[in-house]
Amino acid sequence: MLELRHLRTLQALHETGSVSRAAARVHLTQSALSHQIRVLQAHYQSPIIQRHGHAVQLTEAGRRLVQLAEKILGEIRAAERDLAKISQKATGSLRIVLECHTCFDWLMPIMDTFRADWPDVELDLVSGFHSDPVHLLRHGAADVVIGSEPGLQPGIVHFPLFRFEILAVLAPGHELGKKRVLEAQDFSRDMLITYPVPDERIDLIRQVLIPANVTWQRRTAELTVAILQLVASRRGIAALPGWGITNYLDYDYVIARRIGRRGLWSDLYLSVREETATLGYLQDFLATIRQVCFAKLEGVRPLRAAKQRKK
Amino acid sequence: MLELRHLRTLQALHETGSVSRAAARVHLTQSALSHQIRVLQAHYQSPIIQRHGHAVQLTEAGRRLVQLAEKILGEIRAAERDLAKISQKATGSLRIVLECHTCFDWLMPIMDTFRADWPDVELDLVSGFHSDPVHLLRHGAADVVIGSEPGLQPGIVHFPLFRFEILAVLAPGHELGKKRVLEAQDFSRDMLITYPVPDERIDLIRQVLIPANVTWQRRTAELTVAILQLVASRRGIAALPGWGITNYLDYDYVIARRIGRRGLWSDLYLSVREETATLGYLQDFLATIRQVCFAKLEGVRPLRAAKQRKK
DNA sequence: ATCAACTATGAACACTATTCATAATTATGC
DNA sequence: GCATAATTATGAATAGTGTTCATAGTTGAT
Repeated sequence: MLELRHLRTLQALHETGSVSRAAARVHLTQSALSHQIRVLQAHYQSPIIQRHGHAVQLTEAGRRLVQLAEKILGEIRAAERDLAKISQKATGSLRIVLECHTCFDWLMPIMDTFRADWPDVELDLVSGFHSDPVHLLRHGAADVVIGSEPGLQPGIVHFPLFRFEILAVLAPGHELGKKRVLEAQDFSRDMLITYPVPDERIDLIRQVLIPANVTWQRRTAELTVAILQLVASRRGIAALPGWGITNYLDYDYVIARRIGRRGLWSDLYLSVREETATLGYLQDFLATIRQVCFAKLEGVRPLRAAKQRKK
Repeated sequence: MLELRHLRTLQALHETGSVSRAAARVHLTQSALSHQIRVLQAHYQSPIIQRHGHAVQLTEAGRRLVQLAEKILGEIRAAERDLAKISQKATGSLRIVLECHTCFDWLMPIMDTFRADWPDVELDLVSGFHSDPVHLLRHGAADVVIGSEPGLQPGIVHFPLFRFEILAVLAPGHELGKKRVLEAQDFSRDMLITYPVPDERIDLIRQVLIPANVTWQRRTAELTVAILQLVASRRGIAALPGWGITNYLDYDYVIARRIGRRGLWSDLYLSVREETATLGYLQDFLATIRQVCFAKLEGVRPLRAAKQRKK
């Protein structure tokens, strides 16, 4: 009666706090989840979620089921990891190229757990800037690229990771902070502080400033903390992923504003060579990223929602 | 891809060592399990069972999955117990009447775990012999009857527990031990040692001796160990459930023989009043009995094999 | 060697979770 | 406040697939 899909649904529901977002995460329609919840409540003769308007909150029964889900889904992952090790060799290498600097933040802890789970897989970061990272895949200089907007490349497989919002970051008290939403023109006055990468790799410039024909001034910094320091000390403004700055927002070190009416969103993909795609440890790496990022990162949304069909 | 049904199947497969017996236990056909196994092996690209003739043995991958099953199915049981406590009150009483004396052996440890799981349910054994135990249910003097062969009783619900074989028990070196299978006539010579209950409640007498028109001599003892002591000291022979004497067989304290070509089998049911049937703790009690007995008792088989439909 | 019991496999079926279409409810902007 | 957008609930239809059925192939016992 209770099935694994119910547990996955409950977990997603708990993490997203919304039926439709949860539905997107488990690659089903909102309707499907609604039915699932109804069936569960009928079966256990006890409400599982409680509505406060649109927001859902879990009841005691719901929380118990989520707790069960965490445990069980984790154990299944672990078992399937072991099975993968049994059916294929558990050695190899995963040299990762990061297009997105901020991604260091969430990737580091994931690399730690991965190393513990796959001691015989060499995990490395390919450092430095690369204009065409997929090239590195082709030539065997790297095994994984984490980045955005992949074109269709023969022999290369792209796995969607997630979609996240890029927010404008300002010093507290900055006069732009009076606006709820910043527009392209708002970026013409202040110095724009970015990572040291070409213009076209900066979403704000490519997707907002250039289309609006706005000019900008730019200076760079290597690390996220350095950028934030400059912003906080009023040397300029920045545009960073929402999940990268939540900590600083909580302490009012900086403030954040949406960029454009609908916000500026960016998609993250993981790309590998076809041969790499089926490896057990790669699949596990992928699953770990998704799980951890959806669970821990603020404002992260699933990509390729309900359209995709599982093979 | 992996579903709970697969784990239940694997567990049953592990406990029974046979596809068809496992199928009966999970209330599916042998064909269904065969398909399930095939799908699993294809999915994990690794054999899960290994055949030695008809006997199945689990591979490394299979054992890992069984280990997963034990953990997960246990956790689900625990969670559902908690949910039952949330949706309905967890207090009440379970006064049990045992028709079958030997059942003490497996019931005692189950009662212990049950008491830990449901501290507010009063669990008791109704002692003494009762000619019509269902009467006790009706009059509220008992809540549960564990026994055999229930007639259709209005207001009373019968849950099948399991089927087990009753074996003839002899002293080592007894001349009947030369035969592989004992027939009705073989019981006319020796003293028959039984529990102190009427003739018609002794399966051997009712189902074998009377139909064959064989006469017998009988003496009684209260406890299983007492009966076995008498048998071992050559005061007579007995007929007891296979699982009740495995320990003694292992130490060659007594020997056992099949009764009749097909063996003498007995069915065990749990009966309650209709109102009791839906209570959370009763369902849990039932589930615990099935789980423990199938896992721990030798030669126990499921009842009402593939015919029944789940609601 | 024959028979009984068990297992594997393809095709047909039956079940039911999911989607689709839509109404109802809630939030947000002007 | 009203209109619009977003979210959720619900019944009916669909589609996907797990189960059974029928049967052939194995294994083991007498």
